[in-house]
Amino acid sequence: MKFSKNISCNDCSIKCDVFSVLSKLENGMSIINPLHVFYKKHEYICKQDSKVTHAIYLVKGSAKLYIEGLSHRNICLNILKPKSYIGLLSFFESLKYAYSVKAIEDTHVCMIDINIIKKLYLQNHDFLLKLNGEFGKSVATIMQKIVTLNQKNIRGRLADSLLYLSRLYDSEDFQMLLTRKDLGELAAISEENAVRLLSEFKQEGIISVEGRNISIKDKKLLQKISEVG
Amino acid sequence: MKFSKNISCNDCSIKCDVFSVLSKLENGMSIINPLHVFYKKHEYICKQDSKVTHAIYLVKGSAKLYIEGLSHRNICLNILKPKSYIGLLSFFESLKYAYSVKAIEDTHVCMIDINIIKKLYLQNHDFLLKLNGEFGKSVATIMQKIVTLNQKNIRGRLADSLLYLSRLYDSEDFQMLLTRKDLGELAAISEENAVRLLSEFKQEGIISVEGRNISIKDKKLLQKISEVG
DNA sequence: CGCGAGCTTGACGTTGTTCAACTAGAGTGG
DNA sequence: CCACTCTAGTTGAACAACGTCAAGCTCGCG
Repeated sequence: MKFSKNISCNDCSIKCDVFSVLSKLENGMSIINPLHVFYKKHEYICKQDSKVTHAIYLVKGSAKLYIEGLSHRNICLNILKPKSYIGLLSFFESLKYAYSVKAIEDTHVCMIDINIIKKLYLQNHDFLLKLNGEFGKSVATIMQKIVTLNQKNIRGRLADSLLYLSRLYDSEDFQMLLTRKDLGELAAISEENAVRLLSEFKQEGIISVEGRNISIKDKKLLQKISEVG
Repeated sequence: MKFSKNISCNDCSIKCDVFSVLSKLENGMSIINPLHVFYKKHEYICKQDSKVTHAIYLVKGSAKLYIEGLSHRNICLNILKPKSYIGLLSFFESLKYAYSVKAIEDTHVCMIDINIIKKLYLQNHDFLLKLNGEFGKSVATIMQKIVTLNQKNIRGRLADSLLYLSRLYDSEDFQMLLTRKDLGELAAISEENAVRLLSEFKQEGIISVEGRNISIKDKKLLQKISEVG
């Protein structure tokens, strides 16, 4: 982990919501000094139960957002790509993170003091509504996850996860950055079953697998499996 | 279901957050006209996937908040008592309810047009922060539920639910309004297992059960079961 | 060359859902 | 007042689903 205070928002490759808000204000840029942090693969970006001090925005790389469960079993809720908020779900008035985030490749994030964010969203209602909207979506996702966890079998759960990844990478043909264990955590199944089911799906001609390259051959069928699971 | 438009906030037995906000404004009371609705036991208060049009506040009675899962299996997230928001989780910019709420006894709620709420929270930041804070707590609860569902055995899950009810009714000795089926949905286990485990816990001297009256005899042990589950 | 991380497969045992049958009490109508 | 039916609760047994353990494999790297 390395950090830098010498990247100004004007130089940043991403024009985030915060930037949009600031650019509307006179001398807006001067009131924040974003902290840019560079994480290596496998490093924690934030840790469950630790204090929320900054808003964190993912600029480059990717990360997994997961709950640290009992006896070292994790449940992965999301894979994060650039232009997404990392801190979002623990944003509003909750003091501690309800989850952990770890880099799954070398990753670059931007951190802004939470108090500045609060000032901004109280001043700027569009920003506030935007954050709240994102928040609402996350909640819907989580609700879905609860049902899936409790009521779908492991085939359905893995099918779900593969479709999720396909949506994330916006292609039927993608290289995932996840290990089999990671994939298991995403589908909330054991690593062994993740492996087994990938083979099964491959055997059945639904997907093709080569290492971490996945290609969805029969999307309809995969959706069917996800539904009936 | 019956409703009335003739209850003013000044007459209402509960002084809710909205009331506090309004009372600070000049002629505040005139800008809303709350709709009071009276539901019979078993009636829907709101239905999953239907449009969110009002903020709903529970004035009297109780209700269960649950996700309608696959093939008619529900998962109950919360039991609601007076002075709680019903619409909260779907409040911010999400158009549709991500869950259903049903009365578990005759229940009286107050409904306020969502657009008025939005105006209020943009004007009044204390109100906004309060709502966001509540929202944050709900998220933490849900995260916990996810871990529980995926990683605790049914004994641990039921123990959790009994402890939850004990906290809710603020007593080790309570009459729940839930059927065995409801209790099962709260713990996310089958009705049969809910029955079986209640008997087991009774046999083991951890609780005593008579119909819907539950008395927790050995709280320590119940907590232990919930942890190791 | 050896070591470790990631991956793969088989066998096994536990866990929890489901089905089915039965009881008890409450409400209804002949 | 008795048969009925409906709901809620209860119990047992069978089956399927999953996680876990164990063993072995491959590949990349020091």
